[in-house]
Amino acid sequence: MPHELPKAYEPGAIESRWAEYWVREKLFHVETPSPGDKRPVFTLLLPPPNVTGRLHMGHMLNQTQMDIVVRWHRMRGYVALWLPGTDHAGIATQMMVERQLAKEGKNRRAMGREKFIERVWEWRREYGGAILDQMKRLGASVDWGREYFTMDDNLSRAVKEVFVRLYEDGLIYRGKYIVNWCSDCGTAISDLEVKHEDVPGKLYEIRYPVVDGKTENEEFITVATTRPETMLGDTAIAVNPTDERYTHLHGKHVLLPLMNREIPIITDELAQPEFGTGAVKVTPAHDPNDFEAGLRHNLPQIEVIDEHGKMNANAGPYAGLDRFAARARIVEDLAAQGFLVGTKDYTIAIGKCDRSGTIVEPRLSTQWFVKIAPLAKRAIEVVEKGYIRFTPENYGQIYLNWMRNIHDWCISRQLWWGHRIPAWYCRSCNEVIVARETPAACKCGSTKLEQDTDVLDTWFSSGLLPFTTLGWPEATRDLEVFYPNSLMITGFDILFFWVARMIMLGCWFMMPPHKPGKHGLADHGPADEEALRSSVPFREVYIHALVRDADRQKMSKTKGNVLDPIEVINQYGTDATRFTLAAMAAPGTDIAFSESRTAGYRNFANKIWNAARFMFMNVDRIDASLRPTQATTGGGAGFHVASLEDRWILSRFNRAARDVNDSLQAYRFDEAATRIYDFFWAEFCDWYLELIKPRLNFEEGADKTAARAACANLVNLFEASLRLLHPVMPFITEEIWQAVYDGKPPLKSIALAAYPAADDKQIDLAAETEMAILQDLTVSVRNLRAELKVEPKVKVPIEVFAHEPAIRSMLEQNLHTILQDRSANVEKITFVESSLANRSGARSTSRFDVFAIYEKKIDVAAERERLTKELEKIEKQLTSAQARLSDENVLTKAPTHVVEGLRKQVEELSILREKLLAKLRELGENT
RNA sequence: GGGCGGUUAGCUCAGCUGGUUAGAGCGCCUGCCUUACAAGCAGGAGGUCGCAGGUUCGAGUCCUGCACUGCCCA
Repeated sequence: MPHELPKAYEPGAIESRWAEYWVREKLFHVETPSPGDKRPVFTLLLPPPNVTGRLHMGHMLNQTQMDIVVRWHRMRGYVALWLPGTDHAGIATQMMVERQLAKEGKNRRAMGREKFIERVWEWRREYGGAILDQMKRLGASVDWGREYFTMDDNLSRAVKEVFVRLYEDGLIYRGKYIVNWCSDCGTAISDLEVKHEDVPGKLYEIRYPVVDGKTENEEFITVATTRPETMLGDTAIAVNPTDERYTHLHGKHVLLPLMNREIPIITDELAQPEFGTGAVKVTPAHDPNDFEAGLRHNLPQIEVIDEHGKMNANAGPYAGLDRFAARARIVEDLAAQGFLVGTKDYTIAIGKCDRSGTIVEPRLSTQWFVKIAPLAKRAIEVVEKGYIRFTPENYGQIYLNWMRNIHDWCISRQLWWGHRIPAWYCRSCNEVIVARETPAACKCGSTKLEQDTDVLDTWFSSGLLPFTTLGWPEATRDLEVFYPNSLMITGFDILFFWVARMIMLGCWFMMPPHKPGKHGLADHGPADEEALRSSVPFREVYIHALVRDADRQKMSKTKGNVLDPIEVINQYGTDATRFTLAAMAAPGTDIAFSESRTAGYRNFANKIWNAARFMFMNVDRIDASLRPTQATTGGGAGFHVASLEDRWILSRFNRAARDVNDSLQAYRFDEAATRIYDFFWAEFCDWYLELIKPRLNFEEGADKTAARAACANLVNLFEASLRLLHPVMPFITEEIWQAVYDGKPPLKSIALAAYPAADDKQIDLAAETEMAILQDLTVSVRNLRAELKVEPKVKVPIEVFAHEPAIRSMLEQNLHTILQDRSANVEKITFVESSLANRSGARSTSRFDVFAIYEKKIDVAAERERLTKELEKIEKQLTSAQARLSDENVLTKAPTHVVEGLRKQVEELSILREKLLAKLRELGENT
């Protein structure tokens, strides 16, 4: 890098350069540690984005936080493994490729399964890497050498292995049940993939005539339904056994309108007496609760809606109609025939397919299920016992509530793209064979075997990733070293999809007897506590917020308020965008992403950039050999304390380092980011750089030793600050860090340098207190100048009074700090022996009075107003503090430091009050 | 219907196990092209911490109720 940096910070150029460099140099590749390696290990799995996906703000937040954590651990000496990859996204990818085929006038059925799958692989090769390429722009420090894809051979083998073992464990079964059916995707989906939404709808009240065997007696039972089209499949009417209104009808039948089919009146808890008329229609083939009731009463299951959402042959005259068209016709016909009692507006919670948005139809269908209870039991246990810790903590409770109410998981999908279910059916004897390899023949001798045509839910395979990416079912060294993962960072929206399933599956397959290697326990023996503890997929889960737009609206394509992170990056730079996400990531609140914040953090980067230019300018001018040649670790090594401001900044740096480390430990990315921001800008730049400028003088006759020392300190602390900031802003810190070493860095990257750790010995409370007084004095003079409307260029002499000798002597020793301040622009300082508080145009604190000698008359009225306002405030505080101090309860019950604090406060406030009163008196006399 | 959050400056948000005078960024006002930075510097205005009670020596912080608002589950 040339010594002359461009004047303005331009992130585009430097970011792409380093992003490429990091990948090319394989800086983040992790070799499997050998058995003798004693370094601590930190493992993190990237929640795989869909292979069809494009990076959105949620990904970026997620990945920024992971990258911060991983870089921080790496710099602290951990073997930091971050595994990247994508998932095959069954439905989404298949739909994508089908759309592509449609454009060519083709369709998958005509093409055949094999060719179609080949086509999907082609698609994947061409477009599947897009989102990972976008990740590279974020600077994500993943190990690209270990990239995974859920359809890879090794992972697919593991999926098959898991299926077979769960089947053998009796935890996978096949059966005909009500499932959530998406007629658009043409497949069953799991409960989690159904999103409920309250929409205005209608509640239809329909009366069914009671058949009493002989005559029509005009008696009816009225039922209410939001889905009248399902009535065609009704096979009973249910009333509650305790409901006396219907006792006389027990055992009788009704005539199903439109279909003229007699169906029984049954008694069942399904009917709630207090709800509506207390009678309900029962449609076992199209409602989960009715399905259960149907089993209890041996009712027939009549399907009336087909897989495309159309009425089937059982629907009589309505056959062939779309389900919603049929609804309209049926309502019309019921009304015409006098069966419709009424229609009410009603809010219905409809279930929509997460993927297609189509209204989900509960439908009877033969599917594969995971029997979830035994898995959930263990998944609950490990969280209850604290083997997995959630941050924020309340998510642990949410997780447990969900896990305790979980239902069996439908895992088969009527798709082609995915892991095909390893089950074969014998056409001769109907035997079901679940096997790892394609079986040659059935037990019965038949070779007419057909494999199940369905594939597995995508989440079934991604739920295995924490162990399958490390080599399971083999007993690999990776599995031994990197499992359990250290952490999972993800959004709340996939807590159940992913986190929950990873825990269930991890705690099953990384426990004996499934855990590979010597586990030293008898198969099916009692679960060893330590085995359980280390079966978890990760030790900690950090749940981050949702990124919303600046108006707190959820970003959605339909609203058109989606912010593309790449566009934000193009405008402000990756570092500024990352910083925004980190700084706004306070726990418990969603992030209202506002570009004005990003612009602000771009300005911060620009500030760093220009501070660097200032540093290089001085290094080049004073002594190029001041550039370090070796990697430094802390902030203090090599720092030469020559003045109060040196002690002060070193102390502040260490304090900042301590706070940042603490914040990162607690996943408080917001605190970590703002802490560095404040340190670098408000302390390092605004004060320290300004204070050492005079010392950097290298002109003829200047103290060159002092200049050299000051410059060395500048470089030293700047370099340490870069390391402190690096996890949040990796690019600009890399750029400047490399330049600090003049292209000959001791390490390939700042990412491999040591993270600053606070040294308590360098925290200097006295220096901080003294510096605070000097800053106070400087600011007071700036205030006075503004108030007196002194022209910026006019130097002003000041008088200072300090009643405490120690303070006075401290001020005298550090006069340069104020004399050299450009904004204060002081001509000379005279110490006086008596208070200046009663001089108009003087400023006072409890420590000192300062007066500017300047002719211009002050605005008496304005000054009186300001002083009066301040006096009121002070008196209020003083009264309250005095009242508390005179309260016996405070003195006896409050801790001493609080009481002492109050005393000190009263003392200071009293001094201030006296000074204010004196000023006001003086003003009064002048008018 | 069940559960979980949120309500602090004009806007977006911090404020940790209660403890001295409630903070930041953006925006706004005033003055400065001070050789690192106008993407900057200096100064300033702006808050009865949603409402009502309670606990406490002490409440933005804890408890109860209410109002408004968001999310998840059924």
